[in-house]
Amino acid sequence: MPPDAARRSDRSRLAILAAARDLVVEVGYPRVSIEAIARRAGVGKQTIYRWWPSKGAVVFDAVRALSEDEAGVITLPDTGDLEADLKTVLRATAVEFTDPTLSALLRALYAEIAVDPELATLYQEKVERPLTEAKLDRLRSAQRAGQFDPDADLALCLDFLYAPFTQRWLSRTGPLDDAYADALVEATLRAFAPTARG
Amino acid sequence: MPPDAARRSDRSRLAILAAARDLVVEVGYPRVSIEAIARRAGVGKQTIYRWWPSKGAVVFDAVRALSEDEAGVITLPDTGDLEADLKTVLRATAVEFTDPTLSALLRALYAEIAVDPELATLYQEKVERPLTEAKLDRLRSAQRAGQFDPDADLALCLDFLYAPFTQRWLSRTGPLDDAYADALVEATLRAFAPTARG
Amino acid sequence: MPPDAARRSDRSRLAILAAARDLVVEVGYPRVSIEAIARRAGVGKQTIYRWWPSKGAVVFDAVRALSEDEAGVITLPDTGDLEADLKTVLRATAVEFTDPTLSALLRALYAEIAVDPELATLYQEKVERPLTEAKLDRLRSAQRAGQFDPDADLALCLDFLYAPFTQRWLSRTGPLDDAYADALVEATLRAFAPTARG
Amino acid sequence: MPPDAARRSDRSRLAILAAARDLVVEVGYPRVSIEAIARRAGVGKQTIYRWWPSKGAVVFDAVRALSEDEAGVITLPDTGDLEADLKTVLRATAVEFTDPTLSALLRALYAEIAVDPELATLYQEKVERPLTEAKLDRLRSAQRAGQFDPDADLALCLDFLYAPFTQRWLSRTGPLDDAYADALVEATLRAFAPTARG
DNA sequence: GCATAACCGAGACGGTACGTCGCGTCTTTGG
DNA sequence: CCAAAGACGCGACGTACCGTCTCGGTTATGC
Repeated sequence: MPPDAARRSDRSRLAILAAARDLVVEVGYPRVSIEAIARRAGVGKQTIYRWWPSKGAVVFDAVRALSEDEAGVITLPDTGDLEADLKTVLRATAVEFTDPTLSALLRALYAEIAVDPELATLYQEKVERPLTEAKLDRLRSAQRAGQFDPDADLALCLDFLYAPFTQRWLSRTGPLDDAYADALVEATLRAFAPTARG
Repeated sequence: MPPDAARRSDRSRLAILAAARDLVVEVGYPRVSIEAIARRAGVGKQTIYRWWPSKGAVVFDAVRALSEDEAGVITLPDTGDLEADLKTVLRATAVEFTDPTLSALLRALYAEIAVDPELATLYQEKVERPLTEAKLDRLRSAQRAGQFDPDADLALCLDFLYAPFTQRWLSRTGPLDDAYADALVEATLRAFAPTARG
Repeated sequence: MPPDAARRSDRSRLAILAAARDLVVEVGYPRVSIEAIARRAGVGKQTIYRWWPSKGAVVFDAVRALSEDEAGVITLPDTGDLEADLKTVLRATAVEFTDPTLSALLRALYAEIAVDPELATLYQEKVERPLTEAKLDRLRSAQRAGQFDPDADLALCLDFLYAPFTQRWLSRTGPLDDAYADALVEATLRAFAPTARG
Repeated sequence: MPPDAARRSDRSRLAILAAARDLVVEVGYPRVSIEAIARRAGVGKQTIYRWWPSKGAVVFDAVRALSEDEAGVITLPDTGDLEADLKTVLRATAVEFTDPTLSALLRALYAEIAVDPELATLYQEKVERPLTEAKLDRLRSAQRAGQFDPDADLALCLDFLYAPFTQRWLSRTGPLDDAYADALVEATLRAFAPTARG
C-alpha cells in the first residue's frame, strides 16, 4: 500500500523541506540527520520516511523547492548577441553559486549524486535535462543566426561552457568571477566559431 | 604526546588501507564504517584513530596507495605532437576512470571533497597540484614549440581539457570513450591555437 | 458524545474478538498490538478504540466470549457426595487449563491483572464473583448435609482448593493432572472435615 | 563473541538495577522502557542490551539485588513449635508483600513470568528452588519431631501454605494480615496433622 | 423516502520506544 | 609502549505501534 498522496499534509511537507534546507546550511550535510530534520520540523520521523526514501532525496526536494518559482519552461535570454547572452547567463550562475545557502545545498546534492546512481538519475531527469534543453535551444538559435559552426557538437559545447565552471566551484580551485565567466565564453566560442572548420 | 611514527606498524597500516579500499568497492563509501575497516583489517579501532582523523582521510590514503608506484615526479609524454600526446593522456585517463575499483574510490573521494574543505585542501596539495604542474609543463613546451597561443591562459586551457571529462564521469552523463577524448582535445586546441588570436 | 451502542456493528465486534484471541495464541500476548488486531479483523483502529479502552480489555472480552455459551447462572454439580463433586470440577478445570488457546488467553489476562488494578476489579466482578458464588453455594449445601464443618471459613476453603491449582498452572511448577486435583480435594476436606474441630 | 564479563562495569550494572527498581515503583512495570532505564541510569542502551536479554530480565535482577544481602543459604526458624514458626514466617512474608517497592517489583515479575516461560524457568531455579528447599527442611524437621504426618506430600503442603497467600496478594482479593496468615497455617496443619491418617 | 447522524474502513499524523550499528574515548591485557 | 580487543556513553538508524485525527462511504433510523 503506497502512501495516499491526496491525504498528504502540505504543512508537514513544507516544514520538512525548510528544516532540511536550514540544517544543511547550519551544520553541513553529513551532520544532518533525519531525526534532526523531524525534530526541527516538528514532525514524526515516519512522516519523512513515508514520503522520501533517503536523506539525499529530502535535500534534493529542498533544492527544487528553492527554485520552484521558476516553474515551467526555462528560457535563456536571446538578444541576438550569443556571446553577450552567454556571459549574462554564466555571470548569473556565478552569483547563484556564491550564495551560501544555495551553495551548501548544491554541494550536498552533488556529493550525494557522485555516490548514489539512483539520485543521479533523478537529478538528471528533473533538473539537468530541462536546463540542458534550454541551453541547447539558445545554441541552435545561434546556429540559425550564423553565429556558430553549424556542424558543432552542441553537447560538447555545453560541457565546455559549464563543466569548468562547476568544477571550479565544487573543488574550490579558484574564484568564480565575471572574468572567469567571460574567459570561458570567449574560449568556447573560439572553439566553435562558424569559421573554425573548413 | 603525538603518535611516534617510528614505532608505527606497517603491517597494520597496509592492512587498513587494503580493507578500506576493498570495502569502498564492495559496499559503497557511505556504508563503510571505521569499525568495519578495523574488523576487516584485524586491527583495533584505536589503531585507526591514532593515525587518521576521519574515514575520508583513510580512503584518501588508500587512493594514494593505489598510485604509489608512480612515486616521485610525474611527466606527461612529449613526442613533439601536442594533439597526439594529449589524446594519449586523456584516453589513458578514460581507461582509469572505467576501472571499477579506482572509480569507486575516486567517486567516494570526490563526494567527500565536495563537502569537506579540509580534505579538499589536502587533495589539492598532495594530488592535484603535482598533476597540474606536469600538465602545465607539457603545455608550456607546446608554447615554446609554437603549437600553442603564447598568450593563452594555461590554467583555463587545462580546465577545458579535464573538467568536461571529470564531469561526465562523475555525473554519468555520457560515455567516456576515445571519441570523446579526441573531440575534447581537438576543440580545446581550436580554442587555443597559435593563430586563434589576431 | 458517547458511542451509540445500538448502532454497533456486531460483525466488527466479533471479528475483533476472534482476531485478538487468535493473535494471543499465535504470537503471545505481549507481541499482540491493537494495530495487528485491527489489521487481522479487517477493521479500522478507531473501531477498537471506540469500544475498548485498552488491549487488555479486548483480550478480557475475548476470553469472556469463549465461555459465553455458559451464559447466565453457573451451578456446580451436586450429587450429594461433596468429595466426588469437587474432584469432578477440579479435574474439569485442569482440562480447561491444558487447552493451549484458553491457557494462552488466561495467562495473558492474569499477567495484565497482576499489574493493572482496574482490570483486576473488572475481572473480579464479571468473572470471579459469579464463579465464587457458585462454589460457595456448593459448600454451603455440603454444610447443610453435615459433610462439612459448619463453622468453616468457606472463603479460606475455596482458597485452599483453587489457589494451589492456579499457582501450579501459572508458574508451571508441576503437572495439572487428576492425581493433583484429587490430592487437593482430599487435603482440603481433611482440614475442614465436620469432626475437625472440637 | 559473547560479552567479556571480566570487563563489565559494576558502576553501570548497579545504576541500571537501581533505575529499573525505581522506575517500576514510580510509573508501573508496563510503562517502564529500556530507554528510560538507560536514561535514568546515565548509561547507553547498548550496555543494557549487552548484559540482559529483556526488560523482564533486568527487573528480575533488580529484585534479586534487593534481597542480595541474604546471600547464601536460607534457613527458616526452628524453635521446635512448627505452628508458631510457620506463623512467624508467613506474617513476615505478609509484611514484605505490603512494602510498596517490593510489592510493585514482584507484581511486575509475576506478570512477566506468567507469560514468558524462559523467565519462569530462571525464576524457578534462582529464587524459588532455594526458598522451597529451606521450607521443606523445616517441614522434614517437624516430621522427625512427630508434629507432622510422616507420609504427607510436603510439596502439596507448601502449596497449601503459600499459594492462597500469593494469590490473595496478586489478585488483591483480600487483606494480607496476621489473621489470614494464622488461619492458613492452622488449616494446613489440620490437613497434615500426624493423626490425620489412620 | 429522504435527510442526517452515527459508525465504519482506511490511514496520515506527532510521538515514543524498539533493538542495532557506528561513533570516538577509555581501559585492560598481552607481546 | 604499541597494538588487539572491546566496554562504554552517546546518538542516529529505520520500523512498529501508540492514540488522535480526518477523510469518504455505507447504514439505519426518525422526520
